[in-house]
This record gives sequence, C-alpha cells and structure tokens, in this order.
Amino acid sequence: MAEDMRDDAAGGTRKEPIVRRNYHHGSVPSALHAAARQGLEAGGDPEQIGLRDLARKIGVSPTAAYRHFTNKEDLMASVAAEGFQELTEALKGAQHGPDPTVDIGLAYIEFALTQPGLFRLMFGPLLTERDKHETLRDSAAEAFAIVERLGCASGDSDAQRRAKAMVSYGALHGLANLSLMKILPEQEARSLALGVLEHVSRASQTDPSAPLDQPFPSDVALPATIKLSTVE
Amino acid sequence: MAEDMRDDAAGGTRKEPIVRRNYHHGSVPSALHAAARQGLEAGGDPEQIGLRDLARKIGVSPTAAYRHFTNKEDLMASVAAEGFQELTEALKGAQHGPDPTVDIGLAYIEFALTQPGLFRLMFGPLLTERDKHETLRDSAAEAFAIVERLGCASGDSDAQRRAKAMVSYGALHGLANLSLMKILPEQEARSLALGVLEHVSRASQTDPSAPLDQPFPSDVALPATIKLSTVE
DNA sequence: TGTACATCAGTGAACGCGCGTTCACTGATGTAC
DNA sequence: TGTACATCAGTGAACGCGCGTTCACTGATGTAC
Repeated sequence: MAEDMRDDAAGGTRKEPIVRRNYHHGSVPSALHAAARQGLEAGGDPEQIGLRDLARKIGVSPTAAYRHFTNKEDLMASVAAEGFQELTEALKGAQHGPDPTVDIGLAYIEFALTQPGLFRLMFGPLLTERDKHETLRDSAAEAFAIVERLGCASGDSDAQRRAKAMVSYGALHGLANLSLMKILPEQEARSLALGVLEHVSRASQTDPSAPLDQPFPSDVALPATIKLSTVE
Repeated sequence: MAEDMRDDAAGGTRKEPIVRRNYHHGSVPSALHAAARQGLEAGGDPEQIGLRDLARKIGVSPTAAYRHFTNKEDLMASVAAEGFQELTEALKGAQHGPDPTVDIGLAYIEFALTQPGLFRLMFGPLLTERDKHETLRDSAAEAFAIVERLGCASGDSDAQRRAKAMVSYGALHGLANLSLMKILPEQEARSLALGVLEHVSRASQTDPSAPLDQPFPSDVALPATIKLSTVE
C-alpha cells in the first residue's frame, strides 16, 4: 500500500503520519466503541477517556464522531449500553445448571472481574442519570430483570422474592466492587459470592419461607494468606 | 468593611469582585477541604472538582493551595482520608447497643447515604491507588479494621470470622451503592441491610459455627410500592 | 449503460475554555539579640 | 522595647495542554431516469 507515501509531491511538512484506511472508514461507531473499551480496560478513570483521543486512535478526525453520536456523553452511554447487553447475554447464557441463582450470580461476578473498566463505566455517573439515554436505560433494565431472579422461589410473595434478590444482588455487587478496589482478592470475592449464593439458593429450594437450616457460608475456600484490610 | 472598596483610587478595571478576607487567610487547608466537600455533595463527579475552582470559591489564588498540598491529587486524597477518619468515628460511636454488628453496619449505610459524594470519593480511584497516599492508606485501614468486626464471634476461626465480616461488608457496601445509583430506594437499602445484619448477628450469637436456624430476612419492611429495576 | 444529483461520511481549521502547575515576587509574622 | 532578618503564606502572570464542539467544506456513494 502506498498510503504512507501519498502526496510526496505536495512537499508540505506533514505533522503526523496519517494512516487513514479509506475515506469511508465504514465502521466509525464500532471502532470508537472498541477503542473506548480498550481504554477502559487499560485501567484508570472512565471519565478520563476523551473523544478526541478515541478519534485519533482509530485514525479519524474528531468531527467524524459527530456523524454517529450527538456528543461524547452519548457515545459513552452507548458503550455502557453495549456493556449491559453483553451482561444480559452472559447472565442468560450462564443458566445451564440446576441452580440458576448460583449460575447467574457467578456470571455477574465474573463479568465484573474480567471487564472491570467496562463494569465501572456501566455503574458510573451515566447510570445514575440513565433516563437521559433511552437505550442505556432499556438495556440496563433488561439486565436487572435477570438479576431479580436471584433466589427466586415460586412460593414466595413478591416482597419476599424482591428482598432475596436484592440482598443477593447487593452482596454480589458489593463483593465485586470490593475486589475491584483491591480490598478483597479476586478469589476470595468469588468464594464468598458462591457461599452467599448457595446459602440463598438452599433457602429457596426447600420450603421458601421456612427458616434456614443450612450453615452460614463461613467455611468457603480462602486464599492461603488472609490479608486484613488491604490486598497488595 | 471597606474591602470591596479598596483601591478605588487605582482606577484599574477590576475583573472580579475579589473579597479577600485577610492576607494571611490562616486556614487555607481546611477551607479547601470544606469547599471540596461542598462540591462533592452538590452531586456530580468527584473527578470533576477542580483545584482552581476550589481556590476561587474560598477567595484565594490557585497557587495558595500549593503551600499546603503537593498537588491536586494530594489535596483530594487528604479529603478522602478525612472522610475515612470520620467514618471510623461514626462506626466507633455507633457501638452503644448490645449488637455491635447491627450498630456498625447501619452506621456504615447511614454514612454512605448521608454523604454520598464523600463516600464516592473515598471509594473511587484514589482508594485503589491508596499506597501512594500514606494518611489515606492508614485512615482507610483503620476504618476497615472496624468493619472486620462485623459478625465477629469468639468461637470462630480466623477464616470464619473473615468470611462473615466480608460477606456482611460486601452486602452493606453493595446495598449502599445500589441505593446511590438509584437502583434501590434508600429505605429499602436500609431495611435489607438491617435484615442481613440481624441474620449474621444471630448466627454469631448462638454457637457461632452451628447451622443457622433463623429465618432469612425476606420479610423486612418494604416501601409501599415496589419498583422493579429502577427507582424514579 | 450513462449521467445528474441528492445524500452521506468524512475533513481540517478554528472557537473558547478551564485546567494543573511553575515562576519570580512581596507582604506579614515571629524570633534573636 | 526596638530592630534586623529569616521564614512563612500569600500574589498574579504566564506556561502549555487537551478538551468538546461548531463551521464551512468536499470526496464518495447510490439512486432515478
């Protein structure tokens, strides 16, 4: 390809080695998404990702982004929405065992641990203002609808189901976050989540509203060295 | 006070109504802290708070901040550290009842709900890199040391205690965050947290390692209308 | 099969902005004698 | 009690930067006839 050699005759001092693929890039939105997600997983702050920088990375002028997104917030919201769609797929796809609560819960934790940057974006300030972004709101709602099934048992009342789901979800979400903040090692977060999920699941599989007669998950597998308060 | 009138004689076009209190402000660090915390609680993004803006708000030149903090990150880290010190005090101060687990846990939730901006700063990116900020690291460790006492029972092994504490903490932290993200109403987060805490506490007060024979907290008080997935 | 033309998807220059930080400085404070 | 002087805590101007966004534009694409 002679792209790098273009307009040698022009003789202008070129500022940057522009490697524009084709005039019609053809996939600016998905390329921006990909670049954003790469930036997210490179660590650091989701808010710090810049539209100009993303455009630069995919070899396109900053203005090009505005053909496809109304502004930066819209772009990031659509990345987050994509994240929720993938989360939904992950949660749905995980339900192959006899115990949906455990399957869903572990899939949630795994999503958070394997895509921490995306996860942080999804649950960042954008989500709090999700009513401004239709597809983000909808895709988030779809994921939450699955989460609502945690610990669900047919004999429970709506309120009971809701409580079990939200307590389970709270624990999952909290453990995931503690791990992302390096307060818990990943393996410990997984173990504890499994313990909670099995605990809740057992409570639902027997007579749902009956007292629990199963041990509290205090004997889950732990890493060899327990570090208090801080993880290196 | 004639401060607003100063140098009328100079006749220069003043750009801003400078209301400098005294040349030696005397409390720049605490004033910056206060301004930062005000900004935090005004909602929005902790990262969006600017050093120049804080200086402006307390009527001091941006440079003045550098007499007291090495840079912006240091300033924000010290705000976060102050937050952890206050969290520690709150957790300590709450332990007046017979059930420290419940007291500590509810105090944690309350701290998060009443100071959401500060809470978000404390558990933001700064915390993940807390080894860079000595006092932040230390004050955070002090708070975590109290959190470690959640569900603690003398008969438990270290691993059991750790597991109970971290599961409780995960649930608390998760419920608090779900509420801050408007996925759970505040009252529901409080109710569910109380349920979890009592559940854990009962498990620890009887023979700690024995199976639970108490009902799972599925009957906690709920708001009249249960909204699935989203809170308006 | 060829041509006119509307539409689409990009360009590059420019805008104003506010930021974090550095610099040389100066007024105020406090201490030693 | 008064004076010299080091130190402290502020100033204001300037730096370079990268950002999000707007503008008028142009090359490429596809469709109607």
